[in-house]
Amino acid sequence: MNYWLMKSEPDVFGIDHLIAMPNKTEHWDGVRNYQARNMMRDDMKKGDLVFFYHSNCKVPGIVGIMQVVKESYPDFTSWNPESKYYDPKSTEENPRWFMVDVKFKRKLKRTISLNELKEMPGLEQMALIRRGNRLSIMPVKKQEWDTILEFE
DNA sequence: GCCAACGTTGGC
DNA sequence: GCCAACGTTGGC
Repeated sequence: MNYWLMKSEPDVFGIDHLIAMPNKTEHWDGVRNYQARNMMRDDMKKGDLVFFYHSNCKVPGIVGIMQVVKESYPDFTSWNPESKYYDPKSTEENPRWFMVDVKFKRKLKRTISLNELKEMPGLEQMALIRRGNRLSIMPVKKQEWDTILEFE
């Protein structure tokens, strides 16, 4: 099993939005970065656990845990001209973008902020805390996952 | 709201 | 195929 971290802006789609979805499950649409897409499409497997990270907000950090419940399939928002994620180069016959379904598992007892993550020993290699990194989906090593949860 | 860092686009 | 210009991300 693999571990991941996925970013979302709480104002757009935060963890409470996920909880409010039917079956607390939603498709993770709108990923428009090739590196992130490739990981989601090729490496994300059913059952994998994912940190839900709130970005672009007052206190950026990890707020909860979710689980991959459906492996990658075409992101249909890319075909919809009405969608803000519309990409005319992506078609049903030849989809360019993919998504997975994730299900809410639990909230952390408290937010583990980016500031704290930067201070934790053993996370130095995480892309998240490296300056200027903009990946919205990134792998987390088991050891990093465990380290972070010890601080919950 | 600012702006550094980064990815993408498109002219050449 | 290079690279300048541009758009986006996301911390602060």
